[in-house]
Amino acid sequence: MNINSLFKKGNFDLQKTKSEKYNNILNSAGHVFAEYGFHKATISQIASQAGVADGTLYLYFKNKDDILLQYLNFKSDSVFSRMRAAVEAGKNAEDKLRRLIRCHLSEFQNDKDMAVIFRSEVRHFRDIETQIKDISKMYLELLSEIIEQGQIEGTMRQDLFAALAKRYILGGVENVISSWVFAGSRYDLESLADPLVDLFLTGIRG
Amino acid sequence: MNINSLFKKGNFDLQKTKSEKYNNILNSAGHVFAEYGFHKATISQIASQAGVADGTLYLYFKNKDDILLQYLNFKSDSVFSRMRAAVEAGKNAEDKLRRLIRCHLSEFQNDKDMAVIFRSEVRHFRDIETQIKDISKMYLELLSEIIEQGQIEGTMRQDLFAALAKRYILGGVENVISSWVFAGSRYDLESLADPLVDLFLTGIRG
DNA sequence: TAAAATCATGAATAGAAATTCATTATTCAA
DNA sequence: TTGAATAATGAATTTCTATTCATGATTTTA
Repeated sequence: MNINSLFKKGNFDLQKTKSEKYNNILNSAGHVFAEYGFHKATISQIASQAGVADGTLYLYFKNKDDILLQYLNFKSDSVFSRMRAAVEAGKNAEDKLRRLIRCHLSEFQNDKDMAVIFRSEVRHFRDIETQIKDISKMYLELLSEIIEQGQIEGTMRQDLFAALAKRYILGGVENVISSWVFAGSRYDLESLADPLVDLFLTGIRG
Repeated sequence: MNINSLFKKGNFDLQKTKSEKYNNILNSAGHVFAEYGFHKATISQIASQAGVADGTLYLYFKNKDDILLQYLNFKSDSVFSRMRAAVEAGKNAEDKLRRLIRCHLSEFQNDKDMAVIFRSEVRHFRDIETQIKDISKMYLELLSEIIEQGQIEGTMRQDLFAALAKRYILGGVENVISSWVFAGSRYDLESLADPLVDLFLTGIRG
């Protein structure tokens, strides 16, 4: 795995035009990765899931790593743009936080493959972790903005250890998603957004 | 990987007496797993790190999976017994929570290999996730007790969505550890315990 | 001390799966 | 319509590494 994986052979057009087959393979890969994990998933499984021959994957992707990489990039981009839109729609810091968390939970609830894959596989890409648009990183930036605004508005404490507050919000949401996945995604995730934000805001002290 | 991995060949004595070599291999495996990840780590790397021949690993462990499994079991047990002791030393719920978080951060700060491995590899053991003594599960039980006690004492809100509160505390701590690992473990982790608990208790609202 | 039992070795084996590429099918342009 | 260009195929190749096991070293026992 190296950074060159980012650049595929001769399929730039396909990517731009979002070729049917390209997206099909990406989605199929998502299913298979989510079910078996990146390392146990095989090219043959992905190909078969996509209804194409093994060799066909190599017309669209440089190698197996590249498939995961592009999957993560694609999902990061689309989720994050929706998150940013959600935040922008909020009137004040608290409202923005609520919309962000709700969007986050909703996006992952609606794409369980993605939830499973983000929960684990991202970690293995230590080498290129800084190269891909890491959703965590963008997320923390969004949270920074919200917290700063909240402090200006006077609705969030001035003495906040912001770096820590960001981590604990993100961690809380991720852990809630994680346990939803682990529990077989049987309950409604999005409806946990408001209770969760209430906890973030007011803490557990009686 | 299957549940039989739990039972090794003929080395029950070795385990009981904590044979030098057994522990040596386990530690070496920890280093290698932490550096390369379970799947990319090879038996040869572990053997070489431990200063033994490849075949020797199979005298002490059933297979590669078994090495990780025993590593996780060993670490879970030892960390958790210290966590429980920390909690028991607390006088009231809030004190217990502080001690737990401090212990958690301190344990992981003092064993970075473990921190890295728990951060990622545990996820791949979906099949046996319920079999191993998952530190998260035990942790959540500890938190349950603390929250219940806090509610009885009146220092924690009666209307807490406890299942959520537990998740968000664990998530917060894990995410703080995660970013400490990611940042190259350059700062003091344990000293974040009190600020973090303050956040849990009082939230971010101004 | 010497035979037996145990432990360790690492080259050889075996199996799995990623990747390639000669061949075939399809699409496109004139 | 037909030849060229492009896309797809999947069997064969290559690579990689977990695991085995015949051999040798060491320790134990009597």
